Amino acid sequence: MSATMRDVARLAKVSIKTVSNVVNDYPHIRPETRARVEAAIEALGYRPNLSARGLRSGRTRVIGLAVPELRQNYFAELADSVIAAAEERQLSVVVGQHGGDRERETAILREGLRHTDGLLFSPERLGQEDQELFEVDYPLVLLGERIFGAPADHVAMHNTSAAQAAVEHLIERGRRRIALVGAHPDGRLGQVRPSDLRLAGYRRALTEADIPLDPTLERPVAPWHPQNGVDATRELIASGVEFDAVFALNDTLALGVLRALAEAGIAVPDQVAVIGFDNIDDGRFTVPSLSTVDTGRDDIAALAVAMLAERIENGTAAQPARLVKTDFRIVARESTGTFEADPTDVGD
Amino acid sequence: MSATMRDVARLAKVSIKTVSNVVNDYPHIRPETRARVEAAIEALGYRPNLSARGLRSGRTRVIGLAVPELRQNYFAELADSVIAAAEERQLSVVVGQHGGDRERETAILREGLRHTDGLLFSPERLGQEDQELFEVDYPLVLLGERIFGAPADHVAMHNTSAAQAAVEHLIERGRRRIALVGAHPDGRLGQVRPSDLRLAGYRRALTEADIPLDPTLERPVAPWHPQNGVDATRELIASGVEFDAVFALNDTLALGVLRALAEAGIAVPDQVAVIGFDNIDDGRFTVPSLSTVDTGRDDIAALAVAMLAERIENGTAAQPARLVKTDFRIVARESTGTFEADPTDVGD
DNA sequence: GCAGCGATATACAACGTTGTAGAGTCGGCG
DNA sequence: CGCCGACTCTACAACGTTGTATATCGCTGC
Repeated sequence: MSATMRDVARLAKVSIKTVSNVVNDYPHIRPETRARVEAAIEALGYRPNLSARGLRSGRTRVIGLAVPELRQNYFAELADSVIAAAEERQLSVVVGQHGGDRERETAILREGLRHTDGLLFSPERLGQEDQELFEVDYPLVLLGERIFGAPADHVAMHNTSAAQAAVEHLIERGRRRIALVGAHPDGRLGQVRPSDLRLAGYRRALTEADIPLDPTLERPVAPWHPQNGVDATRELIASGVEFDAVFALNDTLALGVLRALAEAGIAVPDQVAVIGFDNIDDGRFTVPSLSTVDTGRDDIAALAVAMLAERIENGTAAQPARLVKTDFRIVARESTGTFEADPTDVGD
Repeated sequence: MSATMRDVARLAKVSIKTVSNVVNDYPHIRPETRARVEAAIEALGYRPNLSARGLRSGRTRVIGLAVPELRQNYFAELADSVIAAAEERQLSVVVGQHGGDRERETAILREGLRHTDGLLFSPERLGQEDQELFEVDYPLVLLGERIFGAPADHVAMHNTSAAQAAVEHLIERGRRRIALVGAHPDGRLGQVRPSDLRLAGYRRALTEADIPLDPTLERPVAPWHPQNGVDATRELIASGVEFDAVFALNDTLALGVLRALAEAGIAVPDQVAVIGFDNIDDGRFTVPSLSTVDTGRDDIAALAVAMLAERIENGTAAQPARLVKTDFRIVARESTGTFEADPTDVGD
């Protein structure tokens, strides 16, 4: 069907290898020969067969990205950044979704994503107790979460201290009865899922401020969908427990929290302040705009792609597993009582 | 490094081809032989090399999806659906972003996405006048937009009638001064970009209701980002022109419209009704929730994957280019004055 | 004048898989 | 009893590319 090097070679009256050399910018080719080959390539519309190249070289130049779901804004934005970072290195990205399903997470880890040289994996249900699943024989970089002992590189965020900073931001604004929306149920001791780490940061902030912990303020939500944020907030309100702030464990949940508070006629931030986590784009446009924690998503993507590319290049065993944590910063917007200084833009 | 069929064959004491037959479920194999091969596969952790298989078969079982940007919710949700639909057919999806950049759109079309058997392409800048670019030699399905004369399958939406229905929805609710946010500038006659088609629907609805067109109500915005929706709405308000409704050409813009109206203290829907287009998930959780048009995104994804798979199977020339348009429906929410009936859920 | 080198080009093999052709065995049927 | 077909398995070639080895030429330096 489409032209091969053989066809090009025939037309240009050179050997197949010479065509290959032209395509790969091998230096020692006479300009005239090169021109003839290039003309033939152009004439035939030749494009290299990447399966053959992949077979020969053992590399496909495709990487995998596995996330829970693209429809969660955070992951869409993460994928956006990953694809952009990969493109700079001439890598393609196959995207897979596991939907936070243990089976599917496990299956993806076991098989890798098909056709790829390595995998960027953002776990949801899998955690510390699944350590051995992460011992795979291909290059793997874990995103967002840390699995202790797993022999894979990690690009993590400062879940705990960033969460702590978010809650401190609320405390600084005089809030004392701070609800948390998004704890994961079925937690076991020593868990390190993002929800557990952020919960730990929440508790640490309160403890250090001498505010007593109140279990009725910690609302479990899974999965982190806005509707579940709505439901949890409605329950919180209905429970009659007093609160003057909500820390939503991610922005997606926070959208639901804002919605439920509005429905109940509770003013934000006057009666209840709200802060989220992740800094998704949409948070700039809610009413009120959403304070949040920026966890360095673009940096995570760029670093992760760089680490993966390096592992692919140098082999999995070249050096021990590395851990990078990106910087975070509080993004103060209207939902915690901070108003924008710049009237020409809603944003951070 | 990793085991090949040769290794498996050696261990199981059979020929390479027999291993291949086992892997591919060839029926005539003695149960005992099959068991021995499967044991060897298990023992060696053998997994087929897809580059080799792709080279041999001429198929990679990977398809490409090219969208403007994943961070636009609509495209993230579309990609989500496409990946899910592809997975049912055991296809992987490479995602590329062109950012609405003409050069990059053109480059993707010319090259296809690397390693793929076919491409799902969602154009933004390219349109009718670029018809010849869509004459490619690989299976191609265009999403959302129709390029007349291009020899490619299309899965389009009823842009014009859906937009007309959205505006009629506003008219039915007594609105007469309906602003439009999101027209694309530099329009030429006969353009069929989504923005042009939706604009046409808007005008048709007004004309049929004997409402005069007013150019000052048609606000250009490009690209369709929420911030640009904010800006356009601020300008609309500042211009002093009277309006009692806004039709945003997509939901992403509508988020910005809602935000700008809230900033200006304009009540939605009491003073100004707002309707969007696309039915992204987030629209259920805005305050007020966003009325919109559901354009059958899941159907688009499923149909497009099916059509592409069929083209890959049967060849590009098997039948002439097909055009499918998905059904649409108005989703009435609070922003046009419709309140939810079901108190347990925010949504449609 | 020739060894040696760089420039240029080629032939061949190999990457791991699967389609084709065919060999061998066995049971059943005429 | 002999043949046919179904079953089971194998050898070989080919998919398109690139690494390695090699051939040829012209030039440089001694």
